[in-house]
Amino acid sequence: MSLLYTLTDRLAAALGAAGIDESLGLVTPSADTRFGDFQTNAAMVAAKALKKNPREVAASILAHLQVEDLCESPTVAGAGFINFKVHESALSEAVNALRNDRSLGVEMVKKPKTIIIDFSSPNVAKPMHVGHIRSTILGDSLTRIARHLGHQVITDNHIGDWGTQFGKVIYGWKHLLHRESLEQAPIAELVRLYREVNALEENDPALKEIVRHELVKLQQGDAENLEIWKQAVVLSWKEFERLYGLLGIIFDERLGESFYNDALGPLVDRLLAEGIAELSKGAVCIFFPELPALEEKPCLIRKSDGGFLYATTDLATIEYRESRWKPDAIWYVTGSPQQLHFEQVFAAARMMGVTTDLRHIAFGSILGEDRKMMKTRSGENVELGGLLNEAIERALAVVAEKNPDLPRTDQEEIAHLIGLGAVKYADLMQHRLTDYVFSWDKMLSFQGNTAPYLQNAYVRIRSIFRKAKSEGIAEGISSIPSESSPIVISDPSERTLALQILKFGEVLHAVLEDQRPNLLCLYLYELADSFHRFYEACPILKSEDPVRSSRMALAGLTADVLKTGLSLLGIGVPERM
RNA sequence: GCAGCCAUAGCUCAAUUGGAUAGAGCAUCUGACUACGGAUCAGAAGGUUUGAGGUUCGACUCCUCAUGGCUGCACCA
Repeated sequence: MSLLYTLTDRLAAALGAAGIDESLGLVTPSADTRFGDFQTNAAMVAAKALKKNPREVAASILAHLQVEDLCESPTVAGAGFINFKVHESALSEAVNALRNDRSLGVEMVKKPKTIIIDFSSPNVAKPMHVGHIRSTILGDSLTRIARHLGHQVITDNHIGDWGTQFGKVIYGWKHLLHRESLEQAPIAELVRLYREVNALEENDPALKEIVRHELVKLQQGDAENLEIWKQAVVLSWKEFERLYGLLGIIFDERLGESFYNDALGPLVDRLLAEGIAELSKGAVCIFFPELPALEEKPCLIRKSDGGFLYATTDLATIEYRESRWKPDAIWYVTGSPQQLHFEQVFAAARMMGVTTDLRHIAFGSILGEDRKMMKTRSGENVELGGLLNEAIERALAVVAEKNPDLPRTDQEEIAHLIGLGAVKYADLMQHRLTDYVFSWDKMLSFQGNTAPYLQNAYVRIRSIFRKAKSEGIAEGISSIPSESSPIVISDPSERTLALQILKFGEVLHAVLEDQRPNLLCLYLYELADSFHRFYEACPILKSEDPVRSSRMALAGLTADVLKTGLSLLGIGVPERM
């Protein structure tokens, strides 16, 4: 059990003995380390409920608090904070325990859930652009973290493979296709077809009708059009897979919109028959008279021309997932602008009897330099593939400059880890709900609070161990026996680092609680920062045993946490850089 | 018009049930370069948390109003 949990337990016991609600007893790391290592505001929270003086409540808690084996005598400060300063021996013991703990202090959830995470979802025949970054990277990171904590996660890429854009694509394919371009860069060619037909339509109303007819033929199962559609999907997937491969992302399922096609008609008919949906102005709608917020916002599931909508597919998808996986939760990782849509779909699903925890994990928009949303049609979108290639190229230039002696293949491998890590981290480090201004410089920066900074901390530690090995000092962290060479905390920077390492066990749960990987980014940055300070202040290899073994073990633990934490963000670490 | 989200340092962003003196990065300035790897570290400077009220022992955080911005609001996805 971690130091924090132990303190929490002790506090709960003291609260109970003092006749106070034990659930108020939250212990947190100190906001300001001058006051101690941990603190609790329980006295102030309790005082409010009991209408008593906070300091008096604190005193009565202290009277029952038994922590002398762990800390110096707790003190009351300010309005009623109780501060804990951990004994060096207790801190050493806690951090030593992690050396034999492969989980690094992370406890699994007690009740694992089955969670379906729906993310990325690009559209066929359109390139993935920076707008897809957040969903893709955020969804992947949440998947990794949820699995790490013991949940069962099913990832599903619900791609847009059945949109109205296919009328244009099919017409273009039949009349304007360049075979060679299609083979070289299929999505670019499909986009060209789409755009060209779009332009032609502008000046030719008759063409518009022909194009619409191509779409109708596709929907009715015309063999030729169906074949063109299939090829467009296959070709698009090939490009998507290349990007997912680069990003290290694997989907369990890739059930696009087209998969649910046959279910839409029967679903609407059934909802009508059950009285959940009704006809209104020629369209089929679900109304929510009991929800004031949605009173005037019906969910449309069939157009007056008989066509189906976004919400129809989403409802069919929920039904399918319910019957196949019986999930505890379904998470939709999509942008904030879709908030109303999901409110409607979730409300409709509840009317259909679905009790699963449906959650829209919204995120802010990526803005252009003008602080306005990057628009799909502007054509100014930065394509994801290009961004990733640029990141890798820039990283390669730096790697080649710093490590001219490394073989080219090694340089390239390292550049991949650094470049892709930088892009992922730049996105994940931000609070997911805030809009952010896209900036090449920021995405591709390798200095400051960036993935390369974290990777560099890891690389330095690995370098120390390589050197130790070559000098015959130690083979690796596992070769330092924890029994005979315990970690001993003496320098303040060691203390800070040890406390930071011990936080790892809690941070992942906090991340998943609010679906906010930026908290993990923040944690890892502070860990790397603590390590760098320690590294400057405390010579490792130049010191003598037992200090040397202690510091090596502390550094080794830091490396383990960095590597594990970064992997949960989908970011890899090189051994040198 | 209605609804949702947002407003924090020059810029980009943090801030753990409402907690102590609001923190980082970038940019600027000053130091550490015969280095356990400088993609680093030490330090300086930078703030009335958009504004006005309210609740509270305590507010960036909760409530009300105002201002400014973004997004959505019946047959696109």
